[in-house]
Amino acid sequence: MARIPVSSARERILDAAADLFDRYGVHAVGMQRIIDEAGCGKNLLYREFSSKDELVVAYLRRAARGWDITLEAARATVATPQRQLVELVRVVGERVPGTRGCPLRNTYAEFPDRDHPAHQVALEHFGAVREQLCELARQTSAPAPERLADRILLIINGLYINASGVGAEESAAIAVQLAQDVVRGETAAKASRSGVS
Amino acid sequence: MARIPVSSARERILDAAADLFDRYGVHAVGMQRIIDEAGCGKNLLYREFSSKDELVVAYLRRAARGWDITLEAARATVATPQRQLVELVRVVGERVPGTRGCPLRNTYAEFPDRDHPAHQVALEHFGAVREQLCELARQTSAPAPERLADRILLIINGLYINASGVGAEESAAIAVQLAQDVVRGETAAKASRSGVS
DNA sequence: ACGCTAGCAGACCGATCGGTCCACCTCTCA
DNA sequence: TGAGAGGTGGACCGATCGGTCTGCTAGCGT
Repeated sequence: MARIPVSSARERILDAAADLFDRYGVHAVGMQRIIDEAGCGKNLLYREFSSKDELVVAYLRRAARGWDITLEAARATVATPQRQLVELVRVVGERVPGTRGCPLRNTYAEFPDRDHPAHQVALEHFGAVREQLCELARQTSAPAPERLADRILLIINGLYINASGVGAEESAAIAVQLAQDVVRGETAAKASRSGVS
Repeated sequence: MARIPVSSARERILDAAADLFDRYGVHAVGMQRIIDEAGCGKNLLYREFSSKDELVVAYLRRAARGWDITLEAARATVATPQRQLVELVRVVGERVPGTRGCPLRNTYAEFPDRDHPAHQVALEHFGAVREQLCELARQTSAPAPERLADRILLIINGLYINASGVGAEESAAIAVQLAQDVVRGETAAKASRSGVS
């Protein structure tokens, strides 16, 4: 068998694990299955990741990094912060069909224990996303940027759940439309009846 | 030990299981723990529920029934279908703090296998909810009732995820506000720029 | 050409899983 | 009061879990 550079081993294992976790869930996938899929020995896997928990954390961190990249791409693709918020929803809706939704949110649901590292990584990510959305919203003319950010977050979260069932494409379209309306409504000069706070 | 009427045994076990499933997730809870919590023998449990899967399904069906009751209550509490849609969001937001979110949605995330009965029950419920919301939306003056229903569903789903982390109360307020705005916007005479369909 | 090392394969471990079965106890009713 | 139904507690089963350890093979550098 061809000698593969050591540095790639970690990524190869992580690829296999991510694919299986995404498809079947973390609990449902045993380490042996990951090993089989990655085509490596147990030794190598446990040298790179000292436990399953550590592997799961690495999986989640990579997913979180993926989100950050998505955000950066949205910022680069579209000019105004208003459109960037909508673009984020659009990209999520574009990617979610055919998947089980968001790895972080799914794994979070699988590990309710507050002390579990996977739970903590997910929570940390959710906080970061909210902060990113707030930052974007503050760059708009919205009088209540945090409310705008929370509304977009609500839409994104809803989209992730909605799309994991049937009708992913329709859900995506609905979410993007709603995001457009929300951004337009929130950045309109007049304060909405719902109040500024 | 006092003889407890047999008919209540099933409910007692289901109560214990639901409490544990809600708090720790289905995978994380073993049958022995449910038995300990319910204070019954293994025999009785396996007579009422022939397998863990069956117990999980019963747990989900009861949660789905709970939703139906909530819907009925919202219909009884508030007069117009517009306010009923908002009321639904309000009640969900009111109940979700301190919980891990929606049992059906969480368990759905835990059982991605399409063939698993728990997965099917959850999917069935999601479809029913969407249909209920559509029916409510059709009773409003909204020119695109299905879009209204999908938007409310998006908000409810987003709320369930949002609130399972930190800041449940704030998320609830955000969701209710957004639901109000959405209902108002969708039932306004003029068609939104987003188009009717 | 040969030793060294990295990595695959798999035996093995204790713990725990869902599920079955049996012994004993307790309450009911004749 | 004694037989029997119903239920608890726990031993027990095979399978599988995460994780460790030991060969053995294949490729490299000298």
